[in-house]
Amino acid sequence: MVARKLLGCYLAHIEEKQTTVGRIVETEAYLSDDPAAHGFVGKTKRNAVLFGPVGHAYVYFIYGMHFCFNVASGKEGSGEGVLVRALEPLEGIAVMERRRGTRDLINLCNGPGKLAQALGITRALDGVPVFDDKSPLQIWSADTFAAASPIRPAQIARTTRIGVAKAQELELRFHLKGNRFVSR
DNA sequence: GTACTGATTTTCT
DNA sequence: GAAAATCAGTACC
Repeated sequence: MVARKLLGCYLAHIEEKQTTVGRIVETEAYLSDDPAAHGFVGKTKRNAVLFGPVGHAYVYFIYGMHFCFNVASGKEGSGEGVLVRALEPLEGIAVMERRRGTRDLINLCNGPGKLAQALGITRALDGVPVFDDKSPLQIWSADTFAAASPIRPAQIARTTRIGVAKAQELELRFHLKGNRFVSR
């Protein structure tokens, strides 16, 4: 499951002068047969990226003020994605503090809208390949850093999703157990 | 500490 | 025209 694999990976937004990096500590999966998934209703202009190849960023605007960041996780044409809900800030923290308007480390990235704001993610980054080292937005595999911060299956907790109107009691949310940086 | 409400705009019906 | 995968602020224990 891609949602689980992404836990512990590193998300980086690379810009000219300010690069921001965080570790992914919380994700949610949205599968093709799930009414809550954006891809469920079929391909539209907004969610076209979800129907593309794996590893492309899907960024969308919600509630008039927030962005959410996803990664296409299914095969081409499947419309599946993984929502990244929370990060642990690692680099460019001063930049994040400025963008978020707070100095509280825990409040920088502990929510979908917050992490997008902290990393400066907007629709301009919609559709970029995150596994391409020339991309402005990248995800680095946790395996590369495994020695430094091992993540064992036991550390991964599974719960129901959060804030989804078309609620289904499916346990498709994953986060690192006991990590202070998850949204709750 | 928890609970409720308003903000604000893109997207689809 | 209504809904939406949210957040921050206010009110009240």
